Amino acid sequence: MDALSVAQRKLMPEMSELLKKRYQILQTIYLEQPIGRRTLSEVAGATEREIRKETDLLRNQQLIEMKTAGMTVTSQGVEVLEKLKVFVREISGLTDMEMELQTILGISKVVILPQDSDEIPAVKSHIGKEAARLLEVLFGRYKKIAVTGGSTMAAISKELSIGKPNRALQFIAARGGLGEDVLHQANTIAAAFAEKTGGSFKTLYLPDHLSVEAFAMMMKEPVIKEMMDLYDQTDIVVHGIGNAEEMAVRRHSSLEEVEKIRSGGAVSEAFGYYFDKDGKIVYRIRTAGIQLEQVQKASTILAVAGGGSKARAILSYFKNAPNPTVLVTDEGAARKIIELTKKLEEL
Amino acid sequence: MDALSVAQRKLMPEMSELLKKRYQILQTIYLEQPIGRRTLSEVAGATEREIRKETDLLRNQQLIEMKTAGMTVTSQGVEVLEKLKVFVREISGLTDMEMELQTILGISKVVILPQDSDEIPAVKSHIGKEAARLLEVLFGRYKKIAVTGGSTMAAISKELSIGKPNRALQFIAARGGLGEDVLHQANTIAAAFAEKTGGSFKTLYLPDHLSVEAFAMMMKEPVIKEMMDLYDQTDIVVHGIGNAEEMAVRRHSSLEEVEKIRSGGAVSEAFGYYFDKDGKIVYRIRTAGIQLEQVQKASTILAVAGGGSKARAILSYFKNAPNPTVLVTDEGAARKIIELTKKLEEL
DNA sequence: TTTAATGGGACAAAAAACGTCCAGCTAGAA
DNA sequence: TTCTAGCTGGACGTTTTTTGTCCCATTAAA
Repeated sequence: MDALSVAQRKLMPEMSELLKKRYQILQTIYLEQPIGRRTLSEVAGATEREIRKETDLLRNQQLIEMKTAGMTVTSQGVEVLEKLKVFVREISGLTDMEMELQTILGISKVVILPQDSDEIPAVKSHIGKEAARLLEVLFGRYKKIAVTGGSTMAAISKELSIGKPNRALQFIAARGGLGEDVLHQANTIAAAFAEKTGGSFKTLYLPDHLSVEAFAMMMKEPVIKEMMDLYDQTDIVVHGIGNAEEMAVRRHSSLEEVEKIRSGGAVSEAFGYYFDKDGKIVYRIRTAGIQLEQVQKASTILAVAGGGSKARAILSYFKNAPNPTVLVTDEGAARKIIELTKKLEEL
Repeated sequence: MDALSVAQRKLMPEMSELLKKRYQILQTIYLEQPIGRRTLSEVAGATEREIRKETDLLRNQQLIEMKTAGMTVTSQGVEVLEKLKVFVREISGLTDMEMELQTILGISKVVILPQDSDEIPAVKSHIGKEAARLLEVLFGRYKKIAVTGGSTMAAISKELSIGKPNRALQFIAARGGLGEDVLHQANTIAAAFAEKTGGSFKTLYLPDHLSVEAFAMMMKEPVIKEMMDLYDQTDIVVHGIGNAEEMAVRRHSSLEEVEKIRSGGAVSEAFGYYFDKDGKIVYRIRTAGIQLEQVQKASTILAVAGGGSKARAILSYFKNAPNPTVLVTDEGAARKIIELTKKLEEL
């Protein structure tokens, strides 16, 4: 940050918070436009009054327009968003925090987005957008992309821009149906990615909790075998990170499974594997899907997870995560991770 | 101004005013330190409450310190003042206004300081400080400086910094006592300049309103003659600009004089000359002192005058002012001058 | 010792911000 | 076409903040 900005912040300390707030509102309008006052207040995590005050101002400044359909960002508004992007990151201390997280997690790249997606739903979209941008760059070089499920992954698919169709891209569902609701299943996500980019997709339909025998049988099926081969050729893996217990509950795991997860001290979950606080594999769901070794062979791994509640899980997963992994997360998670790490060091 | 600042101002329009206000308060404290809340509120033209609110904040930001003797600016505060100086000028539009005034007045350099000295007494000190800085640079090249009287000139003398004494400097009172109070007479000012810079000074003591005979007689006196010769060698002339009627009143001019001044449509006054709205000389006080031709021969002429009330006078004086003149003024005067000029153009 | 200035505390009055409705309108779905 | 969900803008009592204005104990200088 230049000396001018430092002096400015010194003389007007209230400016930082205000700027961040307005920026976030403007950005959210941009992302969700057209959007109304009430909807915006929910998604931006602010009261209706506050939204109203700020949007009135934004309109006076000709950064947004209000029509009967809702509010939209003007070209001037877009420009302001672009010009202030780096600055907002700096006054939030995000750039510094990214460096810190890279050291803590032992990976080469971390991208942190402002705010906490636990508190402000719109932040999830921002994370999705950022991940989408990163992916789009990679699409130039790599064509085989394995994707997992989850709401975060769904957010990415929403933010993929519909440029010129890229028929070479192949999206592979990293797992079969894992008991999650359809919208957030890997299969659905893979289809969504393919639709947005103009690529193709491969799904894996295999029920959970098969008996050992049935599982062995299925693995011999050509359809399934083909997928297993595809996993070997994967260039990019895009996946979320979940809280172990939450995932177990959401997947309606059997009592036996829950017991193993719990007794093993599982903290995090990613592509069907459960990890304890030291990053050791505690349990893995016995179902078809990408294997850890296959993930590790990929050229690029993109992990996406945000919200303070995910901090422990992220920390756990990255104890033994492959080094080329890139993490996209948010301020809430980042702060919590740093806090947890500091506490641990004190002991 | 860079794109970042433009975007920032777009998103936070209230920032500009706030920044200007705080900057001005901080600057005033710096100039008058140590100073108390009440005194500051008078000199800065703000209510006690407002001053209190802002100074509390400035203290929290460690830009000022509050002791029992009053408030003082910390080193951090000084730094902020320096770093933001140019920026404050820009957001006030002063840089643009300077260019505009240069065109309107037909001179090569104008310096405008924020605010209006009519409303805020402290602005006079700021003008004085700026003029003092400009002069100090010139002192390197030029040694013979003629100075007039007036409160503005007094403000300059107060702000001259006491560097290493410069014995070569010679300050010459441009006029004799003109009926003003002693503190603001040219003689006193010349002495003050000399004291601050370590130079010498020459005074001219000659009563006002002499009869024609007595005047002729005095002009033959060696003491007086010496001064007249000095005026011929003057390098720099520093002078204020006054409102014609005000000056006439302050100098207790005779009825006859006042009548001449009034009937002639005099608007401005400078070193004893009265000018009408077109810059024509309407009247000149018959007393010893520098002559207009001598002023015009000087290498540099520094005119200093501020406050909206001086706008007409400044405009009048500069109709025929020598081109190498530099004007130091304030925002109040500058805005009024521009306003008046625009009105004139419309007719 | 006196005096004039200082920062800090206090508090009622005024102003601004806030939460929360409702009315009227419009675009898109049915 | 009608219907409906979602939009903006207006309104208003309540709460919170800001403002104006004192006084007081303290301190540095005269």
